[in-house]
Amino acid sequence: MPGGRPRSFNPDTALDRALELFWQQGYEGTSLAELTAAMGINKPSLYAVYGNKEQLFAKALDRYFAGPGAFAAEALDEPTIRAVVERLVFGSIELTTGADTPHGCLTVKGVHACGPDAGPVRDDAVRRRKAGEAALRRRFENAPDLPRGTNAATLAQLVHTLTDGIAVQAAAGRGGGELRAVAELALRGLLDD
Amino acid sequence: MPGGRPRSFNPDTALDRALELFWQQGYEGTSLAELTAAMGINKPSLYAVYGNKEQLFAKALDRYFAGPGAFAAEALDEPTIRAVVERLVFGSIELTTGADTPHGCLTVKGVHACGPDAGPVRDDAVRRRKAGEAALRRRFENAPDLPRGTNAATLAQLVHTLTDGIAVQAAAGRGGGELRAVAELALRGLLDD
DNA sequence: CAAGTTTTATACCGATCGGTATTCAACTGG
DNA sequence: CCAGTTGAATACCGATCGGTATAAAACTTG
Repeated sequence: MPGGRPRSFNPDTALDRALELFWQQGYEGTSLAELTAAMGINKPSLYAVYGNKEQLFAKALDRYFAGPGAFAAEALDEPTIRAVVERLVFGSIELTTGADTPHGCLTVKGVHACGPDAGPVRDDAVRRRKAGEAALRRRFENAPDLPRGTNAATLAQLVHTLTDGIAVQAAAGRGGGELRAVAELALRGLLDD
Repeated sequence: MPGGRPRSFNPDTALDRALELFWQQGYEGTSLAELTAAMGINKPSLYAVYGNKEQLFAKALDRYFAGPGAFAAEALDEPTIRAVVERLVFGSIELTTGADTPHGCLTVKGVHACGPDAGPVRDDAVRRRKAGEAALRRRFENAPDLPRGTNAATLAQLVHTLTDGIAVQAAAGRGGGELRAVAELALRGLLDD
């Protein structure tokens, strides 16, 4: 079976351009025209390779978690609860305030794509958030260094809430320096007692 | 000078319908057709009374802060820092998880309206957030019960970050019961030492 | 009832939305 | 060189976007 015309772009690097744009402008705020322009391809190629706008966003989310967001999964391997939490919180600050990347968090922006046509995108973002939080809760459950009287699920939800707040603050323009001071204050009483 | 045809709707109650819709679907996710349908008016009336979509959103924000979000300004009058913070945090949970109102926070959603045409809306939301946080910082500065070693600006930013996180959690479907437990855990170490 | 004024309702505007049909270019195997 | 296959480029689709021109309806004043 013969080969046909070779593809003139790299699907992964083009996906990176789409990720940047979605990360910056959100799902609803990004049009197909902007996407194809940034990716350097035209619409039929986009649809042939990625499906449609919804599926392109889902693939961008995959790449987000495999690349810039990988620290969230890696954090679970830290030896202590304190180290897990610190890596998650300070990693979120780095992720959302990076000089070379858009400010804010792609999944938080995905949750806030709440127009009538964005239902599946929002649901997908919510599903991934739940999966990540469940993994964090399991990491805390039965951990030998979980303080007595602290509920693993509640602690996981608090860490998730903190990283969400950091993402909003970053999206609203707050820099990493201030956010690190905020995080230190938040974790001081939480992990020091 | 004569009177002309009387207006057939109440601008304030119609604005409340617009507020509900923006609160639920965000700025970019809500179309003029949906707005006019929910408000029970047609487009020329909307433009005559409110200006345009951007200005309608700004007026909805005004009404948001005057109504459901009024607790944020009132909280500053609480006698102690602890009471101020608790009213802000638990008030945010009520606001964003109410049974009769959309889940999430209108200003957080406004910050995440980041498409090319939503620049002014986003900037307006950011400006209002900064003003609110500045008022909170001033409330903390020189407060007699501010713990030594705690920076007023950082504490204000942390409270703001917590309420932002709560808004994201609520928008993603978390209920008020769990969020109250999260808030208690967050404030335990922060205000008890 | 007539003149003047303001709001309402409908129809319409160009532009853009996400998505696709069609045509042409570039390659492989015979 | 030719047949077959695959991707690229353009043009196009109906629908909807935010916004407006136009004209009819409902009121106040004389």
